[in-house]
Amino acid sequence: MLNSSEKVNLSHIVSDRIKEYILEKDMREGDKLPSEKQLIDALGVSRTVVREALKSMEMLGIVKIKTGDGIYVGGPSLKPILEQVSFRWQQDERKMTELVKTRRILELGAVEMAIEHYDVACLDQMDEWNRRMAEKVDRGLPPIEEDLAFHETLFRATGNETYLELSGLISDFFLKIRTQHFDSVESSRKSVDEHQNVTDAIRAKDVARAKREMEIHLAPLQKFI
Amino acid sequence: MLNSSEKVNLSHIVSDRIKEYILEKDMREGDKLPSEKQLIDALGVSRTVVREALKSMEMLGIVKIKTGDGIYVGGPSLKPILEQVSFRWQQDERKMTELVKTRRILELGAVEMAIEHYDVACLDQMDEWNRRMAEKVDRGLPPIEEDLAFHETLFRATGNETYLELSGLISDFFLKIRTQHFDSVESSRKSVDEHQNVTDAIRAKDVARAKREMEIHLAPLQKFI
DNA sequence: TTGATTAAGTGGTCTGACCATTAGCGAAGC
DNA sequence: GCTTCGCTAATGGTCAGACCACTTAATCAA
Repeated sequence: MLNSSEKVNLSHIVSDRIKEYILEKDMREGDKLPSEKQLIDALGVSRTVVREALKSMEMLGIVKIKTGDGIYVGGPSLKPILEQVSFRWQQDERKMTELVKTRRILELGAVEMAIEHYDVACLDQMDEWNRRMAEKVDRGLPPIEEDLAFHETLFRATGNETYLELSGLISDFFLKIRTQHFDSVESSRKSVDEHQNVTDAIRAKDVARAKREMEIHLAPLQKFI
Repeated sequence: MLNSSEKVNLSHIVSDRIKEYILEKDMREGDKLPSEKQLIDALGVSRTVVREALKSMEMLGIVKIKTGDGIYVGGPSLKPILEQVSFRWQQDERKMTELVKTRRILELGAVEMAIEHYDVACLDQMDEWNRRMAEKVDRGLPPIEEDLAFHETLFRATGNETYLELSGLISDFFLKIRTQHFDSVESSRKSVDEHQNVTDAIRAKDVARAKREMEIHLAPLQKFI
């Protein structure tokens, strides 16, 4: 029945068995799985097979392997998948337009969700990053890391881990553009002010205004390409 | 501290090297990669390491291993990965909530971009899928594939390949949920009508109305969890 | 009590062997 | 000439055992 048609690797079978095990035991992130040795004995296969299955699951983020310690259940994460998506984006300048538009949607969505979730700590941190950004601008330096951190914190302010992962991936691609964007002190100062406007609007829980401010902030990026 | 060597195992390094190789050679789906033996000699590591790297990449769909034949570059489809990873998301309430909210943002953004891009062919195709959906509902069947296709076509209508990939990823996850959502004929019919309203609004280039209709369409999903 | 040492357990890597499957090719048959 | 069969070499699949590196915790010494 099951064993007749599908020609499957033992690794796949073992991988499925381990996944079933996680579900059956209702294990959560950080819970410890049986050791390699125990899995070998329990499943009756060679170490090779067990290891290949575990390595695969590790790449997918399903489990986390700690040398000399053991095997633990991983958290629910989009990261492994997203890494595969971006795997083919390498140095593809043509995709920039698409990425800019995608980022716009995500940033505007983040503003909306941030107001809904309203995490004061994150908002304070956004202010902090913006303060450091202004500081760096005053010293005539390009505030790349601070700008990145500001936006990442905004995504974190949504309280949505999945959204954070998704958006973070897109944002990272704009590192190169940022370098050129912050070439002049004026545009850098403008960015700082725009950030302030966005956070103010979020604090006021004014969705429409916050989105408008974010649109203004992102407008130069649209033209850039 | 950033560069403080992340202790990486050889499998990961080898995996990255192979990915680089694929990018450098600009290999496409179906192209043949060097055999295990060749990779072992070229990279100077043991067969164990190479195999673990390849097995992982196979699970991720990056490569396709054919016994007795060789190793081939895999396709860009993310579905196999999603199936591997998402098995635990369904029982993670928080993750579900995050996914639903993320999807809402993406669908609303898609509506906006679709109006901006305005691809008549795609709009016609959306109508076609909706027609088939209505047909299936009349026969008392759950129109899962048609619903999925409708939304995928909407994402395609944005003319944004990147957006299509990201959104499709999130959307696909709701397949199983759809099964339960279409349990009653009434809710299915309602979905068909809502689809129609969305496409009508897009055709009229009425962004506000189109978003409103999409909100209505997605509302039941929010409550579902 | 505290600190260093040690031992046991665990994952990381390597080696060599053998089995199973496949593609390619040449020989046999039509 | 063409097809078909069967062989062979190449390749991936699985196994066993060994040794190394790292972590943890028990042990011992100050």
